[in-house]
Amino acid sequence: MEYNFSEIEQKWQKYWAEHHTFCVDVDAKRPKYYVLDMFPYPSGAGLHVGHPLGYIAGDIYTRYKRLCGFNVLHPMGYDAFGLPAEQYAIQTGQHPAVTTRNNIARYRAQLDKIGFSYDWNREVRTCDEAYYKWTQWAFLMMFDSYYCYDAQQARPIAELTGIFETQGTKGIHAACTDEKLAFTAGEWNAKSEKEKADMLMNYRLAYVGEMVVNWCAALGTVLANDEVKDGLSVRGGFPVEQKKMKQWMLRVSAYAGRLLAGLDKLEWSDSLKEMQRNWIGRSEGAEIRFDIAGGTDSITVFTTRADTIFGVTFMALAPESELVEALTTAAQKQDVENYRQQTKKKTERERIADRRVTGVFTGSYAVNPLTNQRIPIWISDYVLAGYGTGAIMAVPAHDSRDYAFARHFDLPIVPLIEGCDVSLESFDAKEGVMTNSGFLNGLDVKDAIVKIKQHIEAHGLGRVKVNYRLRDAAFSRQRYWGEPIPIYYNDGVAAPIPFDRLPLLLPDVDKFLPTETGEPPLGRAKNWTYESYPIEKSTMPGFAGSSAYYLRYMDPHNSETLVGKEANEYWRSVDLYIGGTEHATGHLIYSRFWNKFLFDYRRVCEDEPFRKLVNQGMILGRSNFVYRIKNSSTFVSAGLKDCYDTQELHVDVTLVGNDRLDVERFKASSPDYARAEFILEQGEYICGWAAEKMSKSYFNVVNPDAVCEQYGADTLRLYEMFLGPLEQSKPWDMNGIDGVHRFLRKFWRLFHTNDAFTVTDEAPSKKELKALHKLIKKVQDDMEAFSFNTTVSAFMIGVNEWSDLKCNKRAILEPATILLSAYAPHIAEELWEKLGHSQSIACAAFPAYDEAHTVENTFTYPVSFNGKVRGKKELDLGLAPADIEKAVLADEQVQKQLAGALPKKIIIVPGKIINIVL
RNA sequence: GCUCGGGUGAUGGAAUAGGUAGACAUGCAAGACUUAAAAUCUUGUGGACAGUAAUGUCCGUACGGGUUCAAUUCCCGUCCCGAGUACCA
Repeated sequence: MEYNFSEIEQKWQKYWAEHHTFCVDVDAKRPKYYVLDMFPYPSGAGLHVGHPLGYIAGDIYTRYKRLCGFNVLHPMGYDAFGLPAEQYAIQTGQHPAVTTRNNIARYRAQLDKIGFSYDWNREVRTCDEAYYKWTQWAFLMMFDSYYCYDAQQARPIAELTGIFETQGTKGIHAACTDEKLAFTAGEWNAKSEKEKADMLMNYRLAYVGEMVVNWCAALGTVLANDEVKDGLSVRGGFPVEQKKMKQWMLRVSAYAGRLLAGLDKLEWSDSLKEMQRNWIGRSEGAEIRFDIAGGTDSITVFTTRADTIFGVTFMALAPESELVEALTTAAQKQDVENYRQQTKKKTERERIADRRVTGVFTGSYAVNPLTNQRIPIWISDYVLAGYGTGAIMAVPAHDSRDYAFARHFDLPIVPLIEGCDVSLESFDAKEGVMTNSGFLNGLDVKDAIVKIKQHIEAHGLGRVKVNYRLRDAAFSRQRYWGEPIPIYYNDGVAAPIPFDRLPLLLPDVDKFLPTETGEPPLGRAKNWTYESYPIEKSTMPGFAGSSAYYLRYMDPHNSETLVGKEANEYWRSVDLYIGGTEHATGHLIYSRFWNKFLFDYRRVCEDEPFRKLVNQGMILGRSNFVYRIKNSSTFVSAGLKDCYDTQELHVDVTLVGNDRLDVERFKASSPDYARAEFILEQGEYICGWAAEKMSKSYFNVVNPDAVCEQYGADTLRLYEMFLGPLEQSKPWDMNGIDGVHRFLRKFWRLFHTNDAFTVTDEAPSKKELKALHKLIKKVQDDMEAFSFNTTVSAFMIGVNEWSDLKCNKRAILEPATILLSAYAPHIAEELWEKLGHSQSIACAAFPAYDEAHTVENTFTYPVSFNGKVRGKKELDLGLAPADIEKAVLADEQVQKQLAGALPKKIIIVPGKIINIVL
């Protein structure tokens, strides 16, 4: 009986589906475990072998946990709203809903072939109305909330209006767009409804704000910071410019402190946590007010180096700063206006590329609050409007950017640290002893920072402040294929569509393009109104739908709420989340924010959504090359290519096996190659190779379906794990897959003699048991450490051993099959059935590890001299060190090495080594 | 620039509370079975030197130092590769 993987795999995939083997329910009697894969965006290209890497690891861990007695939630779904489907729709006219449905069907077929143990009853699609109802619901909750810094949580906005009516803004510590906003109860009560609504927008967690945002003209939409990289849109790579626009925003920045603090409790990789920390970007400093010379205005700056205030030689404002107009003198007006126009025109990419120092003097002066010195106020685009206060105090001696500016415009540079040399560059380090600094002189920098902060607060010159780099997220997209924003406008005032009218369905449109008047595509919808009021025309961004999907999986069919209390309190949060690092500053920030918001209202019972997170590395394509002699149709094998003047060409990897080119198929693959000739090495054409991103244009895409067909899903699963550590990026290389496949066949053969299934009930030998228990321990330890690749090696060692011993004993093979079932479930199910079990192996229990079968009473000690091993000595493990020493010194070999000399010292580490120091 | 990872045979990679470096697999070479192929199995495989041989000696985990009886592992410095971030005051 041969190992017929395709028959076996089809049989068991069908069985699992028919028996709902992996469907789970709340079960208070069993401990729960929640394993989640980052759900895919169903693109038109389908899955390649890189995609399932993390899914396979997650599935193995799921199956392992299940064997250990856990009730494991392991769902899958689709992040189905998004740009590519819409771009495709624009080109072809086909509705994105249709393409998305087709793509999902293809993904599902591909996933099913790999034998994942998902509970498909819980599938979610973000574009389903029953799902996006809850995305809209959460948005409206945010619209109806503000963030209270005293309570450190979101609160209903009604609470805030109540306070305004009795005490105005006095005593309120709330996250607000405009921090200077202040009014009395009287002023509030005198406002019109519209004015009140405008005022509240400054506090809402989902709000409309006029902000400098990333505008991508080519995509016709605004993008969030994480959707832009190097000044280009992540999707499509189009240029992005900074533009002040009215947009829906989420006040993510209000949660910056909690998002940062929460990281400490999470079991995430250090690098990922570090990425989030950098992105949140906490910095401690002070806000200091500088009065304008001869005026009533003032400039507030943020600085982390308040200690350098005696060295301020100029001020700089962002060109977009609102203060600029008031501070520009008549004489400078033209220059300033030109400069502002000039910076406005630059795209983000140009701004990054152009590092020249630019700026212009406003004509005004500020007064240094400590020295009363007059200092000129400049504007420059190296000051960012969006960070801090959009204004800085410049200390050229101790900040490299200020230094460059001062040098360029010939402004004074005053050093403040004893003995520092600022003739060529600034001294940025926070160390040394202060000088030229009034009452700070003689203090160490660290102490000076503390002292000056006290001084500033005591004299009312400003305040101590913590600043975050994390910005609010732009939440509207001028696109079609997304969740409609459930807001209507009554005389220009934004109002929520009532909860009981959700979901607000995505309407049909005749075209997926902006309207002639430049409105978003929803402007084309007929009757896009609520009770005859116009509805918001932009839709939500991609991250909206993915921010709470892990909660919906807990209770996917609940029509009353996002997730029911019972389900949420049982499943709580994701215990293991597996996905790529590319979501570090996007999805993983937004869903933590979203979850914390829901937690504030006790809609969920956990503050953090993902307890442990593992990043799988990217699988790169392994491209193959052929070398054509220039201006000919002769191809040279890789080893000889340097002897000729050749041109390197990508060759389709499906025509290559083990880097050997199938010459005949190569010739048949294209008319261009039909008459190709070859210069071979030892009768073969060897191809060159390189690791590159998997892409159609490199002919290096490997489809998992093809691998399943040739080797089977079990081999694919094992091989993807065997390739290397999960977290590491690595090229997909088929060269080693035969070894893994061979292992499975070897395992199969353990159960068969002469083509017949023969397993005996004979008692196992000591050796056989030892191999088994070593394997049990190894699998257990590796699973907890997420070391999947070494587990596969351990299986191979075990099977090799039993194979050598011709072991076909039930007492060994049955537990071994259970161990393997997490990795290669199909073959395990088949053998399990043959062993006489009627239930799926998924219901079996993880074999118990018994140390008694692996311990030895003797140990072979390596004997080393000065650390260099020169021999071995087998000794009783129970021996006392003194006896070991005696036995070692009596050894003939050791005597020979010593040659009569006396050892200085003998070091004995029980169970490890004996070292003799000469 | 800053932050975080990482450099081990021909290749993917094992081994770190410091203790026989190179597990496992691929590739390669030789052999067995076979009319032949596939499949399967066995053996060898870091480098240098010595020896007919069994074997032995030395070197070897990017490079240079250090700590230690003992370093791939810990510390300091240098180089290289990867990821993230970038006028964040």
